[in-house]
Amino acid sequence: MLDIQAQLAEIKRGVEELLIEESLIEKLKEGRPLRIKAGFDPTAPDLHFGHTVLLNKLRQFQNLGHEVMFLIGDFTAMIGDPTGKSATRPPLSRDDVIENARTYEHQIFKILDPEKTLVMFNSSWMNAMSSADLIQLAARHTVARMLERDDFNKRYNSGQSIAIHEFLYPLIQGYDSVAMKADVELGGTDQKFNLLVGRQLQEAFGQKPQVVITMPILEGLDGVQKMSKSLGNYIGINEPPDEQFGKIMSISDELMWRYFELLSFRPLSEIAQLRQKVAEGANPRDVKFELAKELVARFHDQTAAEAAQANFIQRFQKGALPDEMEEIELSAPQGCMAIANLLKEAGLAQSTSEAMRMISQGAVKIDGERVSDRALEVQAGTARIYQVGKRKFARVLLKS
RNA sequence: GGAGGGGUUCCCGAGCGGCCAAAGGGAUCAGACUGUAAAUCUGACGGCUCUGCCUUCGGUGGUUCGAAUCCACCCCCCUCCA
Repeated sequence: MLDIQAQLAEIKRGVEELLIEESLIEKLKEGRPLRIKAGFDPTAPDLHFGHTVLLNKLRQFQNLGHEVMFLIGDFTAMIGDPTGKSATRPPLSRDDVIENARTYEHQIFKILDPEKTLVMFNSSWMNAMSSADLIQLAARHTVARMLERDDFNKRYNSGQSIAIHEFLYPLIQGYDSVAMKADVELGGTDQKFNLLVGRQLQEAFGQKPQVVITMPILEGLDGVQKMSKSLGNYIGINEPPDEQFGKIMSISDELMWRYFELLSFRPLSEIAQLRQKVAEGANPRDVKFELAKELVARFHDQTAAEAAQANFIQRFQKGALPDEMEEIELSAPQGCMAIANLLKEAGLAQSTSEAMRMISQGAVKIDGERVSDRALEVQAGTARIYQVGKRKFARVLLKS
C-alpha cells in the first residue's frame, strides 16, 4: 500500500469535493482496507459514460487496497430519488431486482475488480425494519434541515409539490451507511446532501461519520444537461464501437475537454499539451479522434477502436454507407407498400406523418438516391437500403 | 375547515365562443454550410388510407349551429388564514 500522502493525492484527483480531509487521513492511518460505499438505482441497469466517472474512482480505491461496497438501492427504488418529476415508482419484483443486479455486474466489472467488490442490496436491512424503527429514524432529522436540500428548497419556494415520502429517501440512504458501516461514500455532486445525511445518522448511531467524496457530473452529448438515459444524451458502455465512436465525435469542441478531464486516463500534463496544439491551430477533430479511440478501446479493445475510426472516416468523410446495418423483413400482402408506411414499419420514422415530412424535407434516400415522391409505392420482392437523415439506416427486404 | 390562484400539444408559456392542430420561446428533427463540432440560415415539429380527413387543451356531463374558451360537478397542484 502506498504511503498516506501518495494515496491522498491519488484519491483527490478529479474529485469535486472531499469532506473531511483530516478524517480521511485518520482513517487511512489505521492501515486497514476502508469500506467504500457507492449506491446505485436498480431500475436503470444500462450504464453510460457518466456512471464511469464514479466507477473509475472506485476502481482507484480498489487499486489502493480498499474494499468497494456496490449498493443496489432496491428498497429506495420504491421511493425514487426525489426529482419532482415522477411520483412513487412501482416496486420491482424480486426477480427483476436480481436480473438487474446481474446486468450491473456484467457492466461494472469492465471497470471494477470483482475480487474486491461486494454487491449489496438495501432491502436486506430495510425490509427488516419495523414502522416503529422507521419513525425512530425519521425522528433523527428535521424538516428545516431537509429543506436545506437544494432540490427540495427550490421546489418548496417555487410552489411545486413535495410528497412526504420523498423526505424518506435521504434518510434511508443515510441509514444504509449505518447498516454498512461505511468509511467513505462516493456520489455525484447532486448526491451531496444525501451523503451528508449519512454522516449525521452514523454519528447518531454511534459510528464514526463517513468521509464524503463527490464526483463531478458528466454533461451529456448536448453539453448542457447531465448525461442520462432518459434525456437520450448518453453513451452506453455496452454500445458497439462505431456507436461510441460516432457519439464522441459529435460532441462540441468545448465539451471534448470536459470529457478529457473526467473520462480520459491520460496524465493532466498530456491533456494540457493537446490543448496547446489546438490553440496553435491543430484541427480539434484530430484530438477528438484520440479521445474517441482511447474510450472505445477501454470498453472494447484497441483493434475495435482503430476499426471504428476507419469506419467513421469512410462514412462521414467519404459518404459511404455503413458496413453493418439492421436487416429488416417486412411483408406486403398487397404486393407493394407506401414508402411512408415502410419507413414507419422499419422503425426509421416514428409515424407515417413523420415519414412524409422527412420525404418533403429531402431526408429520405433509397440505395443512396433521394426520394422526392411522397406517394411512392415500393414493390414487394425488393431488398434495398433505406436512409432517413444522416444516421438512420436499414436494409429492408419487402416480401409479398 | 375558510379564502384565493392555477391545470393548454416534449418543456415553458399565450389564447379566453368561430379566422385554433392552437402565438412565442426552448428542446428536438431535417436540409444547406462544415470537422456527423460550434455558430448561422431555411424548414418541420398530434395522427392517418395526407393537397383531405380524424383526435387533442386535467376528467365527466351540459349550453350552443359551433367550446381550449361559457356552465355544473369531480380530480390534482399552489398560496394565505385556521
